[in-house]
Amino acid sequence: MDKRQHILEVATKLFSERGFEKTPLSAVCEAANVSKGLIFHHFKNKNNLLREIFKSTTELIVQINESKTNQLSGKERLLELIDSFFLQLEVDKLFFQLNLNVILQPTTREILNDLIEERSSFIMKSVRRIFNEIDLENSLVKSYLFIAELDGIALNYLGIFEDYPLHEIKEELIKKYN
Amino acid sequence: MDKRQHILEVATKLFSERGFEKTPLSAVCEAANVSKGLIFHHFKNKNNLLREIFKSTTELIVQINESKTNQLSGKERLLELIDSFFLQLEVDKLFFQLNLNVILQPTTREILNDLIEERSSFIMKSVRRIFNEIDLENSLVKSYLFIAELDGIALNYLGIFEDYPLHEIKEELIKKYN
Amino acid sequence: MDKRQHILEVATKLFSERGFEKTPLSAVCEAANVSKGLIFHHFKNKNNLLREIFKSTTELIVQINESKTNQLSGKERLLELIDSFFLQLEVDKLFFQLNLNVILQPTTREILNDLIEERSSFIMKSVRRIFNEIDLENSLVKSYLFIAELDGIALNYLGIFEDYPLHEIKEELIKKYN
Amino acid sequence: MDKRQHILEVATKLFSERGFEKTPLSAVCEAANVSKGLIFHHFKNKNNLLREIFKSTTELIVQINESKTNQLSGKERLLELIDSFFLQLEVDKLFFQLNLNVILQPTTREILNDLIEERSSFIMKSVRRIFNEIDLENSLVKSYLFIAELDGIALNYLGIFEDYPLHEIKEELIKKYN
DNA sequence: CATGAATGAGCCTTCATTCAT
DNA sequence: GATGAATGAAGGCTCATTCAT
Repeated sequence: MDKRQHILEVATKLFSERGFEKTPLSAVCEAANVSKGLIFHHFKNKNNLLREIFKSTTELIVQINESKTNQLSGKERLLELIDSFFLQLEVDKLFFQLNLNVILQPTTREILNDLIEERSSFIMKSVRRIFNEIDLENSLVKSYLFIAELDGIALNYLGIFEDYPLHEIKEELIKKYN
Repeated sequence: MDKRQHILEVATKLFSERGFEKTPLSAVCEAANVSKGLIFHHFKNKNNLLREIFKSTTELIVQINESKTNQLSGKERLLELIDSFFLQLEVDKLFFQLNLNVILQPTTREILNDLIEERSSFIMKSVRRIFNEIDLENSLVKSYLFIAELDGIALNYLGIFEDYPLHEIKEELIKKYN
Repeated sequence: MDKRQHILEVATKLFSERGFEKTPLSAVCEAANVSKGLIFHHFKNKNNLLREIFKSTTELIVQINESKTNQLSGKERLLELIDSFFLQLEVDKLFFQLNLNVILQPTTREILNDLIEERSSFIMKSVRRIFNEIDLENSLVKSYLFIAELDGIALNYLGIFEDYPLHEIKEELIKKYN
Repeated sequence: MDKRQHILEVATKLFSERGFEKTPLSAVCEAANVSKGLIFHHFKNKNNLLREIFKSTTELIVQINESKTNQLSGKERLLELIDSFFLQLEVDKLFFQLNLNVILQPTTREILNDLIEERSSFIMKSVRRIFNEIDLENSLVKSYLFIAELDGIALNYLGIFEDYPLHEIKEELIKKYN
């Protein structure tokens, strides 16, 4: 088994649950059953481990977007995007937790600055391409607003409201964009 | 001058800028020009200082909402709300920074659990009252979606996109809800 | 009500329960419902408060010993002493707890040095007087041994053995010295 | 050289001299010439360091008792026990100092609760075995009383009387139990 | 690749004490 | 007599990081 990969996975889980700053490397060691030295051997330092994690989640996002068959129309792809977003949000809450977390935290934000920019410009481009097809007028602002809606939903679902009516909201969103 | 209040203000500023976890009390002391002991004298511990800060920002939110003249129609009040939201977002970025931050961070989230719940239920009630007046059908979900939009905009503006076209987005939003 | 006296009593209780070093003055203040300033006003500092407590318990010991009617014979007075020792031990465990505690703790020992010496020489004199009457040969060593027995019993009863058979031990002691 | 062991020894010495609560870990570090971190690496925290010390002194006690050749009669073993007790008391005053200290101090007592119980039940068993051989009647109470005498002597010698006539008392004790 | 002993900087917190009122 | 704001020194503990093996 690839220990490097194993560390990566365990660290992702722990960082998501407890937050990056509040997860000591010692906790990662214990959970992954490896020595402290090995983490530094593979990742150089804690910040870099976080960067590696962030990179691999970006890759995931890219893959999902690229795999989409481009046979579909713009509206169809938009609906598919909404669908996979809500699916992912339910299946892997912690994934979003971590990502929102590190972006808002000034310290981690700094560590990941370039990677965040890279990822968000990719996402923007993807969404924009869809909106360009659907509705030429004002596609930029509408793309921004669409992304804001999704992010806001994730934020509210994860951090603010209990008993968030996720499904009703999804339905409403689909109605709106159809 | 009231030193307790002074500490509160200085701490709010620093926590917003650097994040709660990454702001040592020693930094607050230095900035506020008080001894460490005094903070504990007034606030018992660091967590409690955060709670006190969160409480006072909630109070601010409540005051803003209550002060609104209720002479206006639902739609007028909604537009006013949007307006004051964008105004606040520009004027006091750090205010939002801190609030999103502590909510997403698992550790601080726990510290503030009850206060967050209290505040968000207040906000929900306020928004809901407006939407009930405008459009009876599905007002709950629409309220959720509206809050998500605003939170998402703040999130994207603060943490994700550089050169965020805040004004265009505001215009688009106003168009949409008018 | 005499607040000075009240502080003295509350402090005695708390020091006994938690130990002198581990009882912050703030705890005394809270329990006695007085301000910090008042304690320093009356006792100058924490060490001195301890000295005042120790003095007053010495006075108690002296009083008990002096009050004994001197009409009795040596052996009778010895038995009476044993009796009142065991009585006191059961009634006021904390009294012994505190006294043994401060004597063994190097720091507190230093604070009370002169007072401890004073008290123990008084006790020695009292016991010696009794043993002199009973048995002239080797009364000094026997006095020491007798005191050691009592102190050892207190020590074992308080700090070491659970279910200490205090009454059987008392009987055995009486048998021995009769 | 084993640094863990070295820390243990240095800490034992310092805790004995100054008391556990009044010996900062920084003092141990300085005396042992190690970093603070190392203590926590090996012992997890200060309380646990104390436990480790207490455990190792218990082991010492056990070893001394077990090594005694069981060829001897009860009375011979009792005299030998007295002898080694007084020897130890003179040679290693601090050993007793620390042990009595931690038992009487409520805070440390709590930390060591289970270990104290374990040790004292071992001692009781050892003494009892001897007294059972010598004198069948009332061996339990007599064992308790014997232990009390020794503990009381240690207490008085260490903490109360200056110029304690240790040798005469030893002689008297031997006379008594012979 | 892998371990874990060792470091040191920094953090939160406690607490006796002072002093103005 | 009485209060409590304010201080500052000190302590226990955490944790990223280094390095010899």
